[in-house]
Amino acid sequence: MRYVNPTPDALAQNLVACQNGLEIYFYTLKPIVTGAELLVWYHHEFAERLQCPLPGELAEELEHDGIRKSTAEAPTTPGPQPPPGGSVANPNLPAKHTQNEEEDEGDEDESVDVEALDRGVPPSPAGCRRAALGGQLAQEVKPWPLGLSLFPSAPGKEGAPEKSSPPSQRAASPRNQPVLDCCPYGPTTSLCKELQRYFSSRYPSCPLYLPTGHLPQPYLYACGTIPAHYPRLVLPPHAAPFLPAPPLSGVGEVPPLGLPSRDRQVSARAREDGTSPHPGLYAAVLPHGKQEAPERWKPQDVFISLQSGAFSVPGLDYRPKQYSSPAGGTSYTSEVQQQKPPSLLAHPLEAINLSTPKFCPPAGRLGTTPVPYPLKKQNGKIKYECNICAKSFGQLSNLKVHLRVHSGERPFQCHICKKRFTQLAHLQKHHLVHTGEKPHECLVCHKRFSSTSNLKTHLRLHSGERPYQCRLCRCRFTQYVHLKLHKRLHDRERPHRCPGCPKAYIHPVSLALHRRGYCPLVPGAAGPPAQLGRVNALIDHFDFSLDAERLPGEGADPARAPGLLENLLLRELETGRRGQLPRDKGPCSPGLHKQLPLLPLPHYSVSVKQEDFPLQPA
DNA sequence: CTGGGGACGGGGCCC
DNA sequence: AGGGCCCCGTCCCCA
Repeated sequence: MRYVNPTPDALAQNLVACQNGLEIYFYTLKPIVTGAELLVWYHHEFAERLQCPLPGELAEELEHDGIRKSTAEAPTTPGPQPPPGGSVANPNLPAKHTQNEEEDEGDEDESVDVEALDRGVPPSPAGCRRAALGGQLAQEVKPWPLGLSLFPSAPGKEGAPEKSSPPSQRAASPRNQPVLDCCPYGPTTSLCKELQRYFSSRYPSCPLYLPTGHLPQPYLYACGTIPAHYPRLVLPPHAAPFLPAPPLSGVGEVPPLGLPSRDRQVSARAREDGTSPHPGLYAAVLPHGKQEAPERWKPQDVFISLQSGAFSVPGLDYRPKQYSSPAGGTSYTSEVQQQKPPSLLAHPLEAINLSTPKFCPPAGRLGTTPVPYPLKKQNGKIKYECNICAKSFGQLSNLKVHLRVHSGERPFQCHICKKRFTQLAHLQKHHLVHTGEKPHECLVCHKRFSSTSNLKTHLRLHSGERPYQCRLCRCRFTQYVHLKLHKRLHDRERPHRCPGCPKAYIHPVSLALHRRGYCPLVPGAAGPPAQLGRVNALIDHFDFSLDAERLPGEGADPARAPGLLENLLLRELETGRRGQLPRDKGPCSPGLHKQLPLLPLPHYSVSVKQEDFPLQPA
């Protein structure tokens, strides 16, 4: 705080601060270019705690007026200029809220720390959004989650807030009425008009600034519920069931970091119409895998000060990184570089709210900051769970690395081919491509490989291990991809397709079996999904069996299906007891497989992996 | 179509 | 917390 000056000037403001317990959080309102001074706007409550009333009084006034009431008489006195040295102390103003009050407020909500939002919500969700929100302002606010009004509003705060200036000083100047064409709630909503009135009265000489579309979402989530650097990422299942922000308009908006606006719109649609398969979870629009989202961003577009585990901005402050060559063990100044944006904050983690667990009670509430990552206890060990995909990790650092999968952040770039990687180790491995180095040697044939993984695959050729087995024809493969390709053959050979699901069969009687209550996508299927899967696997076996071959073709009587299935199940049980395979036929003959010379190798624990069956010994 | 290899991503674990 | 190493899985390419 000592290094961040407050500002009453809404134009200059680029940060919002809010306090939650002992934590102070900063939210960026707009892109902050390198070298720009951080100027913070204090939420009214926080400002009062600091005894420094600032433009956050807007919220107070609007709230006090029930938001419906016209605020033409809004005060015109801006907050005091920050005293030199960054101190904001004002001994003339008493603090209004106590910590106990805040805790009480937090207790009023069972599932989400609304209080955190109340404290931290800036004057606008910061976006050029036009939501289809009409009617009275109270109704306009309603769509916001769990009583999350646009402005800070906590239960029990109905008491009249202090007016910083007498009404006589609050006359608005119509001449200076700004044009609010970028109001997040639509330029014609009453809330928008309130904003216009307020800003014109407070700052008649300043054009109206409403934070533009940068990073709008964090304001809409409880502090810490969703890390601020995941502006469009979704609520975890454990979080409040409120809806995220309405979608941004296409005009003048800055898409969230690394996330294509197209996807966000999809996400927004899913949020709006509730079509997401997971309430509160919109994983379908997350930037997974090969989406090279960060490339869409340029340094001048936006700057987020992060060190790790979150978005970073490509092209900023590339610094050569020293690390040891994985093969030679010598240290060299790599041609690969890791990007690390220069930090504008003393502690960037404060800004991205990846706070340490010590401030995040596992309960997720207690009237304090909810955890940005849920903590679970499994077998007495703390697990850190990903808010996005619910994967859990034993170490927080693992989770942070994992979060890059969702954020699209690839901090490690190869200087030669410009490819980016999520982990340094991946980059190091990749570097072998350019050097041609193959540090891993097969002790049998002395062939060399760049990765242990590939060496291990290769060793299967010598050991004879074929862990991937087709469950239909029992063909085995050394690589899973080969099994997958092989399975296509079976698909092509099965002309009798179920209209209700993707299953297809060689014989019509098999399809008839499947259709008699075992299609998992048909309502009224005979059993839970697991059981259906088992039965359908048996039908697959049957389809490839000689029994199916002997049955009549198109004229197969579906009425025989239940009996056939019973026989099939019985036979399966018998063969299972005998440890024998069913009498299958298949397109592949084991004799066709090339027999490699089997050389003595260290003991292998060989397993056979089948798609639907548990692992079996080879 | 099968088989083999190259490259890469993700995650666990240790330091 | 971050780096390093290792392993597994997957995709792609090519013979």
